[in-house]
Amino acid sequence: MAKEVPNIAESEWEIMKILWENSPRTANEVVSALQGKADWKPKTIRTLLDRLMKKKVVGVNKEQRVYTFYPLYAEDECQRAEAKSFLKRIYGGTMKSMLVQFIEDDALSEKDMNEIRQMLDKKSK
Amino acid sequence: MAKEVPNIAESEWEIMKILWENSPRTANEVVSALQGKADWKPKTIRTLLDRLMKKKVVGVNKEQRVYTFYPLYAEDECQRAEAKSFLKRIYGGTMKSMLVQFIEDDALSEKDMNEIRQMLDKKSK
DNA sequence: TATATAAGATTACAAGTGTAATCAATATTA
DNA sequence: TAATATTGATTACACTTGTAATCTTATATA
Repeated sequence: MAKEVPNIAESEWEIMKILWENSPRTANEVVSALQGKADWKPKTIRTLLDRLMKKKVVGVNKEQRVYTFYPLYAEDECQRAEAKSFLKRIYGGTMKSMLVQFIEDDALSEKDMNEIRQMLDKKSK
Repeated sequence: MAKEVPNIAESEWEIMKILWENSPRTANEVVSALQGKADWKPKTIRTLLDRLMKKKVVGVNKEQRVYTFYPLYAEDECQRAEAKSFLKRIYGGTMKSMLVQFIEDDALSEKDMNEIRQMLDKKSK
């Protein structure tokens, strides 16, 4: 099932987020959904959809005259793939060293920390 | 002090890691240090150093005939910048949602979890 | 001193990305 | 039906990145 996730460029991610939120969607619906989130011309958005199709990250339904698009990978699958390569590149491959830095930097609120503790406890118990 | 960190491409990160490990270093020393870590021709490594200089991420000392190179930003500074943009792009900007995923996926060992708990406790207390 | 070598400077070149515009076909409207 | 508008297809173009090779200049060596 989980074929290697192709690379998704930064601007392409914006499109994917919209499709994960809800799909299938027409190009126009994607354009509308991006109002206020990104400042792209409709043609640009169309190009991004085309590239995602070519990469097989997005599927297309051509039954109707106006095509509809949908993701071919789950969001968490893509997130995991990105996270893995990110951690490898930047933090020697381990979540822990990233987290250490965040904790030391006080980048987590007291509330976050409590929630994390609870999740950890639930897991470990 | 902390000017906006310029973008550092993936292969450039390999070079930076070497320089953070120890610097200043000559190009040849960087080449040696990369033995077994990356499979690049010396010319390629030189190009990467040049680009990093142009981006002002790496400084150069030209006193001697053979230049020496050194980082202009601290590693943790660059890590934080990357982490921030990564989390924004992929996880809606919060460390917590990334961590939630990792915990749910059992991507942390029992030992990791314990260490994290201890760090959290030390912080919160 | 002539020559080989090493270092730095310049150039190369394709793929991917950001950001569209133009062209073509089809449907809608006057 | 002719003109217009919409959608999809094709093309554009500069910048970044990966991955070097070539050119130039200054040492080291014969």
